[in-house]
Amino acid sequence: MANDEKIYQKILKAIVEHQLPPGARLPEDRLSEAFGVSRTGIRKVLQRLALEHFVVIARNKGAQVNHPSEEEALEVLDSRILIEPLLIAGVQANWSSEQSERFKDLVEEERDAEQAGDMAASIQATARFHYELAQLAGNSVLAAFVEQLCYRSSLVIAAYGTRSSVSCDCGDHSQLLDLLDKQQPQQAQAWMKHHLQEIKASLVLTSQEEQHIDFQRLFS
Amino acid sequence: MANDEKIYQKILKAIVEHQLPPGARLPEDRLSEAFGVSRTGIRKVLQRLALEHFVVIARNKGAQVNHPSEEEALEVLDSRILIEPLLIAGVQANWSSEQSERFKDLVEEERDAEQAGDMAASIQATARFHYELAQLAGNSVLAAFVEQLCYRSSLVIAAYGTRSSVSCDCGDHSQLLDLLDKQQPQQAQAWMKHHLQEIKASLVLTSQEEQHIDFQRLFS
DNA sequence: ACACAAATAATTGTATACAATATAAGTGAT
DNA sequence: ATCACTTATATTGTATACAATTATTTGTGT
Repeated sequence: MANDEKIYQKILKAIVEHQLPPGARLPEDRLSEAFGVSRTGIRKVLQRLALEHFVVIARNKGAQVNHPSEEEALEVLDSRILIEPLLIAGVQANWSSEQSERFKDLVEEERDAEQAGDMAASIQATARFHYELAQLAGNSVLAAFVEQLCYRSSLVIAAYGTRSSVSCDCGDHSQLLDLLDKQQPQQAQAWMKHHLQEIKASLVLTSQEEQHIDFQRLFS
Repeated sequence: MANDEKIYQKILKAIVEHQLPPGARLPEDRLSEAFGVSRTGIRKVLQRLALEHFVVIARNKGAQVNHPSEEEALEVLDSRILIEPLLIAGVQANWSSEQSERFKDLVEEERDAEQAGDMAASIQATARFHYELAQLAGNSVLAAFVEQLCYRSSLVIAAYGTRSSVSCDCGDHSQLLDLLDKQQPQQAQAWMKHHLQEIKASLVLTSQEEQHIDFQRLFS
């Protein structure tokens, strides 16, 4: 893999896994010395992350991890609610016992990570489940979009999520696998929609950080 | 607008309007002297265009306008067929007489461009119709994706399109406006799906350029 | 101690220089 | 004339230097 790509992956990973929280600054020279390359390579990576909405770059002020607005947060989840259930039909068409095994392994990974309390691994595994499922639908253009939406969701959860957002207690991904095994695409589709709506509902959109705090009222 | 952004827009416009055909090389030197900036700024723009699949960059070989594979071509259209009809519900909800007027103007532009034989303007107007409609649905994340898909469609048509692809003779966009005016979202949705399927069907996917020519067979 | 102004430091924007790589041209042998 | 091989040219990859801008600190006066 190209060097740029590795740096990109590492920074993205740090953002998605909530190591770099929304709002964190990303100065070019710190990153360049951390990765042992010149600012040129870092800038390239930051530009890309900005296009994909993981960081925001303000002119002459540099990059920081994006803190999605409430509007953006809802739109990302709504997009997934619209698209991912639609892909289930294609997934069911390509479903096989090998796929079933593959995804059971992924669910296992999720469980292990959650039990070990490894939130980073848990986030990664959960996102992977969704976008690898999307890939199965057979349209790589849509799958790439869903992959981005999954990662953006991780950022949204970093900003507005609760514990139940990351490891949603609305039930397990294995329920979906059961429905696919039983060849019930309608119910699988409904499950996916419900699942994503639960995640959306778990967001707390009245973030204290963003809204202005009126100390006058607070201490009067 | 930032200078980078202007350069980006100009190159993208040239690609989308078929001034720069698929496969055309984009050497950094030529572009930098053409736009009067250093290669640094050009590289930034090319990287972005590559991420958005309008150009492909091969290491140490530089950038050229993407020549979408048949697979990519179909997937782009299929994505639109899946998503754009779904957005009609939201469009109908936000539909008003002002919107109706606005889009009638756009259709007028399309007609003028086509009558004048100005293919570039025709392509732009047609794409604008689709993605401004998508914006009306109220989800800017999805709208941005649809916008990209519209532009990618222009590139697909440059590679595989016929005359009927660009100014599709399957009827006018004004038919859709009528259905929205009459508050018939179901039929509007069906119309949109059919419309996009017609465009997909107009593609000619057996391009002589791509497929390997067997001279042995040809001249034996 | 506070507000305001000036100077300094830190950071990004852009251009350029040099190295690495790929393409093209040239040379000579068969 | 064609092929292999070498040399030259063109193009991209990466680092660095300097300019422009912003942020922070320092100093001064009230």
